Amino acid sequence: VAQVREPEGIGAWRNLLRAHAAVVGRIARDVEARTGLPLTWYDALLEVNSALPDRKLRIQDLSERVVFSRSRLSRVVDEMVRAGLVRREPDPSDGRAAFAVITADGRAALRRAAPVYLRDIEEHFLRHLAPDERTVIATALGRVAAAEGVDTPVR
Amino acid sequence: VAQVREPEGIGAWRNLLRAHAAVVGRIARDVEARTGLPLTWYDALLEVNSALPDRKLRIQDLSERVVFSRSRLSRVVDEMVRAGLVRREPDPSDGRAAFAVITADGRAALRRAAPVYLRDIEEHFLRHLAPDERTVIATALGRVAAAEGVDTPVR
DNA sequence: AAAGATTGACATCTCAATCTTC
DNA sequence: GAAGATTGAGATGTCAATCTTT
Repeated sequence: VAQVREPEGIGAWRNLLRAHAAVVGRIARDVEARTGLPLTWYDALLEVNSALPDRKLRIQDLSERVVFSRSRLSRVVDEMVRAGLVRREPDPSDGRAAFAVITADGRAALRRAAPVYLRDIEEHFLRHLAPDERTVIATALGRVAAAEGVDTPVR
Repeated sequence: VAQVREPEGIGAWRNLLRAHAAVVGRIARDVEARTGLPLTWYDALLEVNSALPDRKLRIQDLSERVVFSRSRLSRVVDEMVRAGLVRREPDPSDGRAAFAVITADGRAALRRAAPVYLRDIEEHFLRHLAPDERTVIATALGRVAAAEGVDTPVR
């Protein structure tokens, strides 16, 4: 039908989808199998943990940094609370808002999982990329993510 | 925890996830709203349509080209059969295998949807990329997808 | 009435089990 | 018994409605 119209650009799009499909599921399964942490938990924990100064983040802010929807985040936070990795904490300055705060157990879990995750990223993704390719991918896809962020209207 | 260990490579990984999350859902919703074709259907139809010589593909082969699991594909083919976009056809040379064959309606649906999809890709993705960035992303992520294909063992 | 967060209802997707044919 | 395909059961994800506070 129309595969021939923009071969080069479409290849970039197509291989973004293919690489994502090939790598993400595999890494997620491996990290969870070896550490007990689903990748969604890891992702959220990492953001909460790196929030300064006191390693807590409003759910709202967290949902902008994480790759799934706010309603999903609500449930993921529930699960992590049940597992003892974070606490919920009310925002004294705004009764509507809530913080997620990482616990000592949460930090320990993150410390255990980080090397596994980093090794998987290296082994299943970075290994195939030359240094300059890593740079291009980081900056170019970062630009895309910034421009097409969750709240950009469809126009 | 360990965010500082490999800043450049991790940025490539992180922004792959972020760009994917920011763009794919949006394009999928837009294409479906404007054409009635879910992106999964489009993807599968496109592969079946470009299979030579007679625009049919074994389910097995199709599942290797498409970005979701074989069991999901089984259901997607069901849905498309019900919608009249493909037919199932037994493989005369192997009683276990089945082909998906595109119908005239299927080709028409693809023709209608293609310009919408291509425009969305251009507008929400390619627009942010310089020509040389497109090339690097296409070749580098293509290499990743090929190397980490669905059947590569976890080792 | 708008913003932050959660919940109910549903869609999408995968794993493991199953059925059939090789 | 292994390969191709489908199915059952359940995990994961989203949208729209709701509740509370602003």
